[in-house]
Amino acid sequence: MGERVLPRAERRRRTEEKILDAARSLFGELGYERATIRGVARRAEVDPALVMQYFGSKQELFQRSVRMAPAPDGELGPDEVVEHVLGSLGMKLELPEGSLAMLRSMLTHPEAAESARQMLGGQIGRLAEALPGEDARLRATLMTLTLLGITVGHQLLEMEELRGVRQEELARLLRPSLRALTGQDVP
Amino acid sequence: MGERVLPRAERRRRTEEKILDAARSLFGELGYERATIRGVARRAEVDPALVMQYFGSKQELFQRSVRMAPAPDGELGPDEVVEHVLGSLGMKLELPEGSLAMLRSMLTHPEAAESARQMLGGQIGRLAEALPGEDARLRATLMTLTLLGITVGHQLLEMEELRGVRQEELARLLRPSLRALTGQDVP
DNA sequence: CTTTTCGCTCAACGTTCGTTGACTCAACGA
DNA sequence: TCGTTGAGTCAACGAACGTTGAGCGAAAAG
Repeated sequence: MGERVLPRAERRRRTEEKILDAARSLFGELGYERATIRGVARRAEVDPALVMQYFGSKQELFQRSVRMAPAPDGELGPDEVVEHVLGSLGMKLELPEGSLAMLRSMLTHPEAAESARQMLGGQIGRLAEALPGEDARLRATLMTLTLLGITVGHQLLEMEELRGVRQEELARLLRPSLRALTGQDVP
Repeated sequence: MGERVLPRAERRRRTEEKILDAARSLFGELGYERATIRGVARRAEVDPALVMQYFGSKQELFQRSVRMAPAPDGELGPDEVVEHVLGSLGMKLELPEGSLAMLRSMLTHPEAAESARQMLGGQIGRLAEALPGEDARLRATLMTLTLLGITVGHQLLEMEELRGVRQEELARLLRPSLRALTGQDVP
């Protein structure tokens, strides 16, 4: 029947990706502690020992599941940066599964917390460059954490108040609020 | 020496409180999964079996550790509500240990997530009553999640950008941003 | 065809955890 | 004073976990 025979290299690649997909989704649903190697293996339709053989340890599997390409950055003005941030961190429904796994675990798994700090720090740094004023970095932090809070409430806590709310609606309500954090006062 | 003899009732009360304190701090540091009954018992200088005898299960111990008196609410105007929210959720360094334990676990422990939704829902409801307009509840949600994000970054992720920043400084930067979410437009 | 490689499975080990039941001993009530 | 209560301890259970090593069978190499 439909079972094709694959060369070894290709077969290995597919199995590894199948495990990584299962790991990303399970870590994203349950967090680092509750997600088990056995559970990942079951979801990937594979033996638990194979997961160990491929990734060495649960810790390394998690790291591989979470690693992502860093966002490309370009020079922006203080106004464009608001639009950029509105379209970037989390608001979009297409938040990659790897990020979800990292966010889910960041409060209870020290290594995930470090990854989160790095990712947020990157975002903050890029934002701060585009903002004027003395406390640009502090304001960039507050903007980033604002988006983090909404992402947490929406994607992880699944608050009913945000269920089915369109992205543009959120952007419309949030835009004045974020502009107020840019520091280019118009009082 | 300093070891006084206590009546049974009083002794029980003190031991129970000692265990609860240990549980709150350990749940707050590690989250539900990583914090163990044995660890709580060690911190409370007590036998693990005693913790079970007092609270029945780890789950019930967590619930008791997290339960808090709901914040008192009063009628507020749309302006006062901003000041109220600035002084309430998390910004203050005195965030009670029970809340910390709940927030730490909310992304990975389903029951903690439910408690968090309830607490945030309460805050949102109180806020929404004070806000004008059609989408008052949605804007109240965004205000609440903004504060949640900053609390998470500050108290749980311990982002260095917020280390040692004074509460009034945060309030000053955040005030215009939160006002922009009240909905009383002045464009 | 023979030998080697390697993807994969199976069965098990050791540890840690939540939880339990039997026990000890000092405080209490009659 | 004597029997009862109840706070606290001790040792152990069963389950689940991460992890390991031996082995099977098919693909690759010769």
